[in-house]
Amino acid sequence: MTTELPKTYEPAASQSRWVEHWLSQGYCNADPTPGKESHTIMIPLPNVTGALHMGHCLNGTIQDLLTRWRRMQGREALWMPGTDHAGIATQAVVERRMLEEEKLTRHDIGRDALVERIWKWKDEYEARILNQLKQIGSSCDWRRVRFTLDEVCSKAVRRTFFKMFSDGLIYRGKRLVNWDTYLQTAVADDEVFHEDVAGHFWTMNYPVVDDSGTPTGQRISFSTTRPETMLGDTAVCVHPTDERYTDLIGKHVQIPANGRIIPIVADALLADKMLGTGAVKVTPAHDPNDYACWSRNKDKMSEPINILNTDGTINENGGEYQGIDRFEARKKIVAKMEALGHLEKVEDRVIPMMYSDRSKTAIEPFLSDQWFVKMDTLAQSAIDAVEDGRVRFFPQRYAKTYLDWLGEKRDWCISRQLWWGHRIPIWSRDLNVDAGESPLDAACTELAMEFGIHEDVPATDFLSKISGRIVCGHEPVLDGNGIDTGVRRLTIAANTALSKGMTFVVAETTDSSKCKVLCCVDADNHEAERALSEAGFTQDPDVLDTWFSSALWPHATLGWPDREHNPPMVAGRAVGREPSVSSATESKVATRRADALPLAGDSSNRKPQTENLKNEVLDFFYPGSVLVTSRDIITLWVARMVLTGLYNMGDVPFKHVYIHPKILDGLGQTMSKSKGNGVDPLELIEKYGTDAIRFTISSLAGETQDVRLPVGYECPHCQAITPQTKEHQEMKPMGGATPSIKCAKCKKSFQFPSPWFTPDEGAPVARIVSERFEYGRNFCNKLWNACRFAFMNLEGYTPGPVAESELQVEDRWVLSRLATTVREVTTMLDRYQFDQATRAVREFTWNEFCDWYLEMLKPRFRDEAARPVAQRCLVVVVDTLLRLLHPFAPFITEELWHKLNEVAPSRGLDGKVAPTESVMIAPWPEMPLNMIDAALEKRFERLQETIVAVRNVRSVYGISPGAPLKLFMRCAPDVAEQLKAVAGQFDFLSKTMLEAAGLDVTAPTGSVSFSLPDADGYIPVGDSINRDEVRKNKEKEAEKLRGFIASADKKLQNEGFMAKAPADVVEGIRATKAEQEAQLASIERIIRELS
RNA sequence: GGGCGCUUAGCUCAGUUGGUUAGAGCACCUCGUUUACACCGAGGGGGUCGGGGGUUCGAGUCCCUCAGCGCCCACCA
Repeated sequence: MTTELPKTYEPAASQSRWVEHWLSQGYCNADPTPGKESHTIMIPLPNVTGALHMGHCLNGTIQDLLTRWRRMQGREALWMPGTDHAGIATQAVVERRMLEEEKLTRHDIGRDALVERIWKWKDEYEARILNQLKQIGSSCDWRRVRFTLDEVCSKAVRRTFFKMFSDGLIYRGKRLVNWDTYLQTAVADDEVFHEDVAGHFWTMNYPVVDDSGTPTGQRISFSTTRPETMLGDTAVCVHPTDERYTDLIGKHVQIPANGRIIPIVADALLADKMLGTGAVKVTPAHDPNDYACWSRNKDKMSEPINILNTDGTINENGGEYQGIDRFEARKKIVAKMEALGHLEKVEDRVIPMMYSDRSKTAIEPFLSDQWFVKMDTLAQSAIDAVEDGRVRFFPQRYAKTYLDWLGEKRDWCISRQLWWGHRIPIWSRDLNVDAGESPLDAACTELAMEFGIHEDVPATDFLSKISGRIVCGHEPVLDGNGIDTGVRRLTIAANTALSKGMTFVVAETTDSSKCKVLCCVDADNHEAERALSEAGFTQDPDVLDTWFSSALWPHATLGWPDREHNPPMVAGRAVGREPSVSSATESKVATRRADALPLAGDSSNRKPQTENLKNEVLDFFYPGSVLVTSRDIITLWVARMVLTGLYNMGDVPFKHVYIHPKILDGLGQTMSKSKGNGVDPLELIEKYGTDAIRFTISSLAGETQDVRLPVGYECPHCQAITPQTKEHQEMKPMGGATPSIKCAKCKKSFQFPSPWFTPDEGAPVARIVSERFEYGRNFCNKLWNACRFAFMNLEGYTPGPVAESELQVEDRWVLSRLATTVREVTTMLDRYQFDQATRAVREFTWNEFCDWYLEMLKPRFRDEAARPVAQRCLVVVVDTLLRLLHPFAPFITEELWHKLNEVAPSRGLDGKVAPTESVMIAPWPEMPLNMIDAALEKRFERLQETIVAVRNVRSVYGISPGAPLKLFMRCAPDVAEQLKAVAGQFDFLSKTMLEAAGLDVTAPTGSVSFSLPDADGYIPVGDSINRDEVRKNKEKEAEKLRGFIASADKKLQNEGFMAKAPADVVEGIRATKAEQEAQLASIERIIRELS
């Protein structure tokens, strides 16, 4: 019945077998279970932009470790998986590829077709990402996979937006964005790059005019690199204390290019007396700083004037320049200014320019309408949650990042000019306003008519459903600074389902004959949407910031806002329509989603899902237990999850936030594909095995900031590893030849992956690996072989109770150590100190269980009488150890657990424990505290020290390990008794017979010796030893001891120390010193004997 | 510019509230094919804790300062 294991652990087969098994058994599933405590972790949803990297691997490993641990502790542990649509990033990769491969922009193919392409991309990468997660052993509840654009999450987004809008938390405002005129899209800050280019610096002037617009003859000079923006100038700005201009402040100038008259304002932040002429033109619609200046001086200057069309040509505000490209307009304006005599000089100058990463064209700052969330109260609620401890950060210092950022309470711009994402659920329409009428009244009248209150207006389907009336509220909508946005909120006093799901606001426009009516529609109010479009309303083309949906992740994934049904499972169920992407793609989306995820384990509805009028899943699993993430999204994501959780659920989304380190390469840079230093987790898994990766990673996950992971290229010919250097990362094809590296070992050349080139077809390519993972691989191998040894020796195992009296010293010792380790590991995991937990468990396994306990069991296995107890104890230790290690190394422990179940189907110190079918669902080890025996551990240490000392003697004197030795120990009677009790171990572990032990023992002639704190040992070695050599060694030891003693004396004679140091410290030093003195005395005696 | 953090053995990192003369893994040196493991075993060498100053009876650990590195945010008219 004994199973002989292979000599080496082979991870690949084991991994795929157990992934399948766990899924088919439904072990990863979590369902509301009354009476059980929940443990919930929401995955930091990976972007569907690309495959996972080492950072995700670290992140996932820790979450799985926690989930498996808590599950074993008896919690109903849910790890919620899913992915993020990642608006900008995903649309950008798809658009970029389209541009490169087909020379098409999104405008060429249209919204629906683009979205369709992105869905394809998403399907591909989502599948890949979920597979990667499974490969690292993630025990997510795969039935519950969510995607931020799926039906459940979309509904949460819609409801939240509607709630916020109706509560007056969402308002429309202006913001400058980076505009790509080629792709006609706003691009994110990290999608622009800066480059210095040769350009010009023009100095020009504007004539000062009096109140009637007549030139006074004065002129004010300024310099600019973008003369065309003068079409949108709304002021000239000087420093308030600049004496050259103080008398001009408040006066006006005329822009010669278009005749417009603008004020001269003073602003200390914008104007710099030391730069240029000290005066600057102000173009708030096309420059961030000018925009800031306007927002500080709104009373002194007009609204920003946008002069650009989305394609970069001048718009109607540019007068005669309308329709001309901005660069062409620049030339014409310079020419005109020169002709009019307002150009003073032109200098050549290097200009810092911003370019779009995607189209490589110049970026224009572009003022656009955006939606914002007011942050004041929301941010405050999230601040309170951390300050009063409802949410705790580990390590604690990260709370500062969170609090500082929230403290600014900057309003959150949530609209994005993209097509991939949750479309903003706002419909709008212009209304005419009669002269003399207020826009508000106009809107009310108009809407009242359209809502069918007047019989003479034909009622549409939509309108006929409204039975109530419009109440004209005068509620101004304020922005985050409390400033009136010029928008009025209307409330409809109606109780129909339809009207409940709609909120109207009326916005004034610059055109006094018009106003804009906006309507926000709640989730699922499809009739309202239809009715609105029939009534001539159009939906806002923009989509929401990705973070808006990911902010809802903790409760959206659990089905909020539906409180009457559990959220739908993915597996085996066709998910309904997915709203708010794009109407044309919706039906396709629904079907594709269902077959995109034929997840394994769908037969695994272990616990039947009850249907009643409660969302039990949400009730049971919210709030979550811990969020595991990296520090760079504390503000973008963590803070926002807390505030939306509080806003929607009235409770925080998680109690703990564990911030883990970042993974860097050997040079201290963050890893990324674009740097060529990234490592693919799957390649590493293939090379070292999942458990090795996980074990190494968790050993690195402490409270330190960053973890360096030096990487190297694995030679495709001989597998030798060449460490990666900066030069390798920067190597580019020179003169057409693809770069290659010559292997130092086999001298052959190989190519390697790089962001700068593609390796030649068919050429041998190195993979990027990291030797650091040998740590985990070696550990797994050690564990494997320890268990292999155990199984080999469990032949004839019989379960049965082990009496206290039957336990040998080493049994009690190993149980004591194991109990201590279990306690330590549990404590460390509680504190999220994964590195310490990993070290503790490794140290026990390798340095105690393998190095000592297994060795000491060997003779007992040869002794028929001693064998059964030894076997039973060994089984207890292996059983416990596998459970303890399982969260760290799930696959190998599962493999070994099943073998152990074959060999020892019944176990425990009472012999009656029936193991669980899988270690994954076995209980987390708990060992009785009274198993920990400090005194015993201390005695055992003496045995270890003695054996080490004997080995040392062999090594130092060159005595072969096989040569039998005799050992004489001079020590107190009680110590002697203990030594005699383990005499067999001396024989076995160091081929040494304990000849005598006691106070009367003296050094035999021709012996070498060693000193322990409470004993001296002598080993006769005849005349073969070099007495001088030995004496020199002993002198060295004595010197060291004298140093210790001298330092102790110094302390004990120090009055300050004696007066102020605590008693136990003083006592400790005294005791140690006494031991050292005794040891020194015996060494000195030995030295005398040698002389 | 603001904030956070890092600098300990050749390399990658530990080092709890300051308390005996600082630890681990890898690498290195010596020895070893003992029937679990050479992805191994036994033994060994190697750091005074980035520099300087301070507090203290006592500092890798606290404070100040200088230098280098990393990250986040803001800014770069």
